[in-house]
Amino acid sequence: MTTNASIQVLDTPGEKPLRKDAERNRRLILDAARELFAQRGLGVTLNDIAHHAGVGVGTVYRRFPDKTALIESLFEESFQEIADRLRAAVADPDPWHGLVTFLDGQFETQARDQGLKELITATPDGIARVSRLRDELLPLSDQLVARAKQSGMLREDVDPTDLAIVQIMIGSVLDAAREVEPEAWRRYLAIFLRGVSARPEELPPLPVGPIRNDQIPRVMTNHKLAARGTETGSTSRSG
Amino acid sequence: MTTNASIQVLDTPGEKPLRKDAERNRRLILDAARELFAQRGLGVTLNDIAHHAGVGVGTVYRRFPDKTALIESLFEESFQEIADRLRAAVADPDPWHGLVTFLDGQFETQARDQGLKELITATPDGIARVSRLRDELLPLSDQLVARAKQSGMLREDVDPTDLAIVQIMIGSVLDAAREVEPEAWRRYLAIFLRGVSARPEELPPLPVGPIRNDQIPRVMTNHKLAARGTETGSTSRSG
DNA sequence: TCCGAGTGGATGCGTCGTATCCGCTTTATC
DNA sequence: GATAAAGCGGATACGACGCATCCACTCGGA
Repeated sequence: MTTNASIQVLDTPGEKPLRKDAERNRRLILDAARELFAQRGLGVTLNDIAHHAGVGVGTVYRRFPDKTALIESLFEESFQEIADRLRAAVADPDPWHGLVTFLDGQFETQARDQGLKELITATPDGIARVSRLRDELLPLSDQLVARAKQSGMLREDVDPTDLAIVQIMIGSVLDAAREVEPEAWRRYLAIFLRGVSARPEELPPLPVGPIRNDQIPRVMTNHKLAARGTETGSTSRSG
Repeated sequence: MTTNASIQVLDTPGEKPLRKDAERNRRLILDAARELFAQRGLGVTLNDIAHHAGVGVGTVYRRFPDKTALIESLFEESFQEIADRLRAAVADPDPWHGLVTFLDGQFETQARDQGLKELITATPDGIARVSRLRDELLPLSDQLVARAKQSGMLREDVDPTDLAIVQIMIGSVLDAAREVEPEAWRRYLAIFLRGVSARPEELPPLPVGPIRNDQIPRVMTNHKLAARGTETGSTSRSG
C-alpha cells in the first residue's frame, strides 16, 4: 500500500494529513516556541510565540488548544534526555563520577534552557507528564545515591531527595547570575559536592572564581525577576 | 543652617500632630502591614493591608503615598537588626562560630519574615535604602570571612560574595519547603558549611533529616509559587 | 477554476493592582 | 452644643496584561 505514506508528522499519530503550508507553520511555531521558552522561560505568551514565528495568534490556537499542549509536545524529548542521562549516571563504573556528571549535565541543560529549568524545578500547574516522569526517575536517583555511598565517596547522611533540592538551590543561582556570570553555578555546585562528599580533599578545586563584588547588586536584581509579586512600583497614571 | 533639622524619621515626625483616631489608624495599618508582609511577602496589595487593618484603602493612601513608602518605613528596623547581627558576628571571639551564628540568625529571620527575605535577596525596584545598606554591610562581611579564614576553619577559596549567594540558595529552599518542612533549610545550610569549611569533619552532624520522598512534589509545586510567569492554566471563559 | 482548509490579528473578556474621589463621620475647638 | 476641618471608606476609574475567539480573507490542491 503506497498510501500517502509521507513521513508522519512528528508528534501526531498519523491521523490527519496537514496541508503543506499548515505543516510549515506548525514547524515555525514549534521552533519559535522552543527558542522563546529556552530564552525567556515558560512565561512567554502565545502571542509572543506567534509573532516570533511570523504567524498570527489564530494560527497557533488552531494547532494547539493551549499553552500546556504546546509545552508538553515540546519537552517530551528533553525529558527523555534527562532520563537517559540519569540512566547513564547509574551505569557509570565510577559512581561518584556518575553522580557528578549527572548533576553537571543537568545544570548545563538548565542553563541553556530556561523553560526546561522551570519545568524541572517548578512543576507548573497541570502538566501531568512532568510529575509522572519525576516519579519514574526517583528510583533511579535512589540507585545513583546508593551506589555513590557504597563507593565511599558520598557521605552516608545524604539522601536521594537532596538531589531534588540541590536543583532548586543551584537553579536559583543559575537564574540570578545568568546575565552576569553564566558559569557561576559551577562554583556553588562544587561547594555543595564538597559538602556531601566523604572525601572532599580529593575533589578538584572550585572550577570558577567568585562573583565580583560589584556585580552582586545586579545578581540580586535579576533574582528579583524570578520573584512574584515583588513589584513595588506604581502604574503611573495620566499626567 | 540650624533650621529645625529634626531627625525626620518617618515614624516620629516632629511636624504634624496627627489626630487621635488618625494616629490609631496609622498604627493599625503599620501592624497589619508588618504581619501580612511577613506572612505573605511584599506582594500583598494595599487593599489587603487596609482590609486586614480594618480601615479603608483611602486611609492607607492618605498616610503613605505608595507601597514603597510603607515598606521603607517598616523595614528600617529590621535592617538595623541585620547590621547588628553582622557586627556581633565580626566581634565573635570564635570567627567560625560567628560566621555560623550569623547565617543561622539570618535564615531564621528570613524564615519568619517572608517580606524581609524578599527585600534581602531580591532588591525590589526602587527601594534605595536597601541597596545602600547592603553596600554598608559588605565591608563587614569581608571582615567576617577574612577572620574565619585566619582561624583556619574557613577554606581559603571562599569569597565574601559567596555569603550573598548562599542567601539566594538557602532562601530558595526556604521558600520551597516552607509549608512542608520549615526547618529543612538548616540541612542545606549545614551542607554548604561543610563545603566551605577547611575542617568539615569537626562540624556537627546534619541538624535535620532529609525531606521525605513523597513531599518532594509538594516542595516543587510550592517552589512554583515563587516563580513568575509559569502559569500555564487557562482563564476559563464562559461556557 | 473553485472551495474549503488555513490564516491573521483586531478584539472581547477576565483579572488584578493602584490610586482617586467625594459624600459621610469624627475630632478638636470655641 | 455647635461648627469647621480633618479624617474616613470603599466603590470605582484606570491601565496592564494575557488568553482565546471570530471572521473576512487567502491560498493550496483537485
